[in-house]
Amino acid sequence: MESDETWSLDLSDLPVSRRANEIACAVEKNAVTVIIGETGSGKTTQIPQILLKAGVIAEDKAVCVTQPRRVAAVSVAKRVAEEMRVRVGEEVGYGVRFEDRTSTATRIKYVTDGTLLRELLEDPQLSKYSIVVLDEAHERSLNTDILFGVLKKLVTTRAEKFRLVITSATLDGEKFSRYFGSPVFTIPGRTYPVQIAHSTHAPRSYFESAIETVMDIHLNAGPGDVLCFLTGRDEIEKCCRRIEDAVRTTRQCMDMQVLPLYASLTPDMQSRVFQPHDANVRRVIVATNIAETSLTVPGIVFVIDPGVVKQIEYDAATGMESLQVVQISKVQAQQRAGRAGRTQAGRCYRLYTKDALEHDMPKVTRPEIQRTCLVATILYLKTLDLKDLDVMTFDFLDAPDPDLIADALRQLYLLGGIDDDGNPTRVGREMSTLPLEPSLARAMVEARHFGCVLETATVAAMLSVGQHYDEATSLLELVSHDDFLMGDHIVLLRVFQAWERDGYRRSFLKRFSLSERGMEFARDIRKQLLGLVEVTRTSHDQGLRMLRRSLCVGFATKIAHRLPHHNGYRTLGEHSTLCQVYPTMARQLADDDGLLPEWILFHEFVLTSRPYLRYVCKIESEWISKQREMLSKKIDIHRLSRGALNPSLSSQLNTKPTATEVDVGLKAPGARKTTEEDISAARERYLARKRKALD
DNA sequence: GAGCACTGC
Repeated sequence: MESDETWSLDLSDLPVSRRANEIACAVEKNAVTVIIGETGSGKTTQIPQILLKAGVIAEDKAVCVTQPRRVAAVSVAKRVAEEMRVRVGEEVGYGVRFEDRTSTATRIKYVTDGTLLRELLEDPQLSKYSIVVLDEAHERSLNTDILFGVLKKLVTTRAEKFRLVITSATLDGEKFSRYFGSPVFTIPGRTYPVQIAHSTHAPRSYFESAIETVMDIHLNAGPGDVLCFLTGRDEIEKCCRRIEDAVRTTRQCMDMQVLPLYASLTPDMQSRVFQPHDANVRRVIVATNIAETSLTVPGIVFVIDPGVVKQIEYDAATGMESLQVVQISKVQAQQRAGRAGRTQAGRCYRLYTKDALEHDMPKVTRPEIQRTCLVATILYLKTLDLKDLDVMTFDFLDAPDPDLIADALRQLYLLGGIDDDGNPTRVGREMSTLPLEPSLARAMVEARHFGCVLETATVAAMLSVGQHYDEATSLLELVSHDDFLMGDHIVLLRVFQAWERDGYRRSFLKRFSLSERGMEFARDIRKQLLGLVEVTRTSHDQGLRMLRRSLCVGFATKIAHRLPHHNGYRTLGEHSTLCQVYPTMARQLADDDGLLPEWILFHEFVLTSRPYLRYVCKIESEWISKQREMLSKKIDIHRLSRGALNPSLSSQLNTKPTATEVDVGLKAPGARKTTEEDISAARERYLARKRKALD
């Protein structure tokens, strides 16, 4: 369900409402119910109301509905409150980061899936809720996938009645049904017909083919706006220019307005898509995947789908991330085509053959949990204290590659988040309470000891945000020469501090061409962090040594050493990799001889045209002797995979020193080791599933 | 001297 649904329908006549009784009975009777509701079925807004009216929710409890995105959680809550004629925050409310609009009267609560994960840490029984609805399950976000496993377990263990409802937009309910052992309801949607045309042969270039298709529609088809999917910013900007040129050189055609749409575009530019326009001008929106789920562009009649998308991949061996252009799945193709039928009948031009769709494209997108670094996920599962947890054999809907889990365990151990027996340490528990990625969370924990919480919180907040400044920013006015030499972390700190001194004014951001969205987000995160971590003392940190030493602890697994005679680097660790500092960042770091620091830590390691380190900070070799020693030692992954079997043992072990303080080879008595067989069995199951998925 | 999709606590 989209937040910006434009049509108005008779609510009592929504497809889902017609089966209200059946749905309520099924949820009452079954621990888990899967509901497949296509676009326009009304599932997101109606199911909670149906359950409330039917009395399936215990009187003193609520139903919690998760959404993958904030805006959706907020706007759906507002809409349901309107339908029920109550104010938001009363019977209907929402909870997202930085904002909780609920009260004791709240019976229907919309949250982001991340918020529910947080609530689980505080209250593992979710005692406030009778029912949890995991909405948009087909998107398979990392957070939803974690919730699948955790809530599936809770359904069988909670003493009080607890029901789980999974709603998905794809027709592939069988998979969910098999996993949860639940019945499936399929509810038709309400959209306008979309006529689909496939290419008769594979185009040589999807980019050129997209431009040709836009022009073909413009010259030959009737009125209606066009939505064309492409993979990224550069490609989109280039495409927009090419289309504009083509229109300019074509005589006798109607006017056209070409608009790019992607996430890193300023909000001003993004909003142009939603502004009314002259009906005599054809609008062409060239967009990334943002237009597939997050934003609904109004008035689209024609969709052009080149069949590709840019996707993140993580290589556990080297710790390197890459964004790769890959084929979309059949489900995505269906979703894209659906964008043409939102307000009237439409047409979708697929720039690939019907044969390619049927035989080459995967049925569903590979879930994020199989493509990303899992340190945060594994730490989360460990700190939940699930009974008999072995992360290698945890009941995921689609298990990640064991190498991915092993990598996460190794990193978590090196950071001191888990001990020799795989139990979460006190440090690990502290880390998991912070809304930060693990390396930054670890640095924050360390900052307390070094007395540099304020500075570390600022850097962590800035690094949590993608955009800060651009080429037009005159950093030299904000950052001293000496600070520049220490790297991006310090530059980000100084930029934030300059804004803070200025009283957080918008004019300051404009003057220095700083990203409003990014900086204000960083300010919110920083405030949140300072509310969670006590500021122990404020030191006069000469050369910001304490800050950088805290970072060394958090980024123990992300250190690089410069090669002797030039500015190339080599990452530390078992699979040491040659790489370079991202050019814009290196420019600031080089000393008078043009040489970069001998030792640096890095925030990101990404493969683009080459392996690049992004956001780097100069460090001293004597600060990382322990980290280097740890990195070179052999770690027993089998032992880390399985934690203590009972909570009392677990809490006893939590007082043990962290990994950075103990010898790696040391064996603690008592814990059962996960054997080599367990791991190979897990691997076998994973490979079998993968084979099956490919069939 | 390069060029990063999208979310979120």
